[in-house]
Amino acid sequence: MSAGHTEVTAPEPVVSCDDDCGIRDVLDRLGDRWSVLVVVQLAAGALRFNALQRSLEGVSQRMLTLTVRRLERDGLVRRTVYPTVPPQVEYELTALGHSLTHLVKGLADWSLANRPQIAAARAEWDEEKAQQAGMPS
Amino acid sequence: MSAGHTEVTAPEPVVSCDDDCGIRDVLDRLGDRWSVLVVVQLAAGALRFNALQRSLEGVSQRMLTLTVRRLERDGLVRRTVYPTVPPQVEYELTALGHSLTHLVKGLADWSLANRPQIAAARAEWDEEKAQQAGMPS
DNA sequence: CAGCATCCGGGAAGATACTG
DNA sequence: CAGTATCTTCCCGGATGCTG
Repeated sequence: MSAGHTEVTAPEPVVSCDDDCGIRDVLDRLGDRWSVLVVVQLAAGALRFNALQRSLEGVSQRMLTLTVRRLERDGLVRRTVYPTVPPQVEYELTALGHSLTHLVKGLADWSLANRPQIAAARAEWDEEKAQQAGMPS
Repeated sequence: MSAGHTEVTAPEPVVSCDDDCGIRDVLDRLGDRWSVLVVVQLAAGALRFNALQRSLEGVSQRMLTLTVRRLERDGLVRRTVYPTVPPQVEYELTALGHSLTHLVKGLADWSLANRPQIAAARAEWDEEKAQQAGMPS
């Protein structure tokens, strides 16, 4: 907990508010590696923990748990435990979660549509930088 | 790429592809703390470096530089240098950057509209967890 | 099968000082 | 004014081992 924090300043409110407001909450969730992918996967239907993990193939158990917990906490995902002999837990999107799917879809469409442009921009940028680095004189 | 992986199971291609594909690129940019805020600020019009920094109020010089460089590399932001006596650099959104603004707007609207629901879900979740922790017997 | 606890490494973000 | 360089700190994400 960093006991040695000399927290003197109570700085300014950071950006106007119509800039972030509640966006940060969403962005933070969108920003981490797995949340979006989980939402996308779940958009197709409910999945059990292992099935979910397998469908992502690359996520660790820990990360999946954390991700899914956060989504549950935010009311985007419902977690249902069936008290069977081998424990069985199902995850599914809530209505809120589904509504977010549309936005993610929009994001996907955009990035898909503009990927070439971004790639081109990057290539150009890298080239310029390479030139400037190669012959500075 | 994990050379020491005892990869027994020729895994699957990681999510279908229409899940991430190019989304990761966008998400990575959207995920970091400042990119979105910079885009939003620039959506209102071109700004010089210091003006931009001031409008964000909380970003360090370093972070702003890095953020803006990445956005420039991706072709979302155009950087114009005026060779005046006191160096003057203007940042403005490109057409590509402007098109992203719409999505960000959608995100903002969504998070604004659903903030109460998220807050409620969190409160409920926290409450349940508190109970379970308080009287486990 | 589902999930938690713990340890660890790497990259991102911040603060500061210096340059053109 | 705009930007780089350097150092430090922090948190995300991964790996492992244990429980119910």
